[in-house]
Amino acid sequence: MRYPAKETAAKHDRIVKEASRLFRERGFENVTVGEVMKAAGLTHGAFYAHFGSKQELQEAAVAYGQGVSLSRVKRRDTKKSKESYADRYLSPWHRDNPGDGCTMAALAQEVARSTPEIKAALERGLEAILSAIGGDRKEAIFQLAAKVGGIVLARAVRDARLSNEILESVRQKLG
Amino acid sequence: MRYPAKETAAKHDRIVKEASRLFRERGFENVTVGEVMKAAGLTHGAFYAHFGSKQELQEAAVAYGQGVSLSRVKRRDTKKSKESYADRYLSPWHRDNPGDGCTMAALAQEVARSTPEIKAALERGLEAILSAIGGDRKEAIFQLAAKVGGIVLARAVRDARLSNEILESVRQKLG
DNA sequence: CTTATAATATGATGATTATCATAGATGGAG
DNA sequence: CTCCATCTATGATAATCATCATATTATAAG
Repeated sequence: MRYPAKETAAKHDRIVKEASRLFRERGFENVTVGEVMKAAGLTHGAFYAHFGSKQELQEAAVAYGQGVSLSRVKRRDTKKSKESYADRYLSPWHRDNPGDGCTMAALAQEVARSTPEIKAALERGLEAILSAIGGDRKEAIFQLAAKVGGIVLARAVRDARLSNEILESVRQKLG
Repeated sequence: MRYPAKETAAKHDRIVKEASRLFRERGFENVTVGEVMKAAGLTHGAFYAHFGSKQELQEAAVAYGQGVSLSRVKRRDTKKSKESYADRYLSPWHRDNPGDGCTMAALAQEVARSTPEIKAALERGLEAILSAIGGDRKEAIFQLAAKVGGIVLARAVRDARLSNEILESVRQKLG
């Protein structure tokens, strides 16, 4: 490496971070390489000095997003708030801010149609999250599925009242 | 109407049906108008005699898909098989055949980023399905969320063993 | 300082695709 | 049988975008 003024690595991270946010907000297909680079403060041409393709970026973005989720799961008990982790996950705030939310809840369906590498990135994060949750593994999987399904459905309906009802129902039955 | 030799309406339905299947298999963005028309046995130019835009087609396709799901829910008890509805929903077959499966499990995340009309189409279907299920509404919502989340996650991971484990866990905890 | 090399910017390229324009075909109405 | 509104097919159009080519810049190493 000839250039790495430490800035380079930071730029790489910024690209991944912005990509992760934009992808969660609008999906892989609706975000262009140029937009990601602009969000990272660079021009589109510089992209290929960092990644071989948009797919590689998607992979890195999913891995990054899953890492964020993992750290949130790990922190779930230290939080002082009386709100449980499930309450926060199934909150209107999470529903309305996918860009700062769970990667699986935002991108799992697109990941399902993506390359094995991208699915593997999601999977590694999922396994790590399940480990962090601990306890009965089947129960952890079940609760995660219910939470993801709850947010996904709450985001996909038009009526705010119904959307809230979905969040509340899942919260209540899980709690 | 000058033309409607009954064939026209049938063609319209075929377009919607094929679009619904293709969208569920590959997502809105990864299916072209031309592909849908070819699947319906027509050329791309004829499309705009049937729909004003691709978005209108998406709306019709979601509505159609939700209708199919509704009829399956209604039929869930008449089925002779010892397999429960949840078992069928959370089966490897459903996971591996999104084109013939639940529209919400295949497209909800894309719908979430779509127009209010498309979200409304999904919502109407969801309400109808909840009515058809009957019983405690909150419980019905919860179980649906868990099922949708289960399929979505099972489709988004790379490892077949983990994918099966997800299906099985949700099935077991729901049953 | 100088130089080799990694990063960046600017500007193609080429493919894809929704949508439109035009013209031809079809069959119900009279 | 004839007519014309409706469908359909073929062929633009125009925009969007991932990726590449080239030239320029910055810095780590000597």
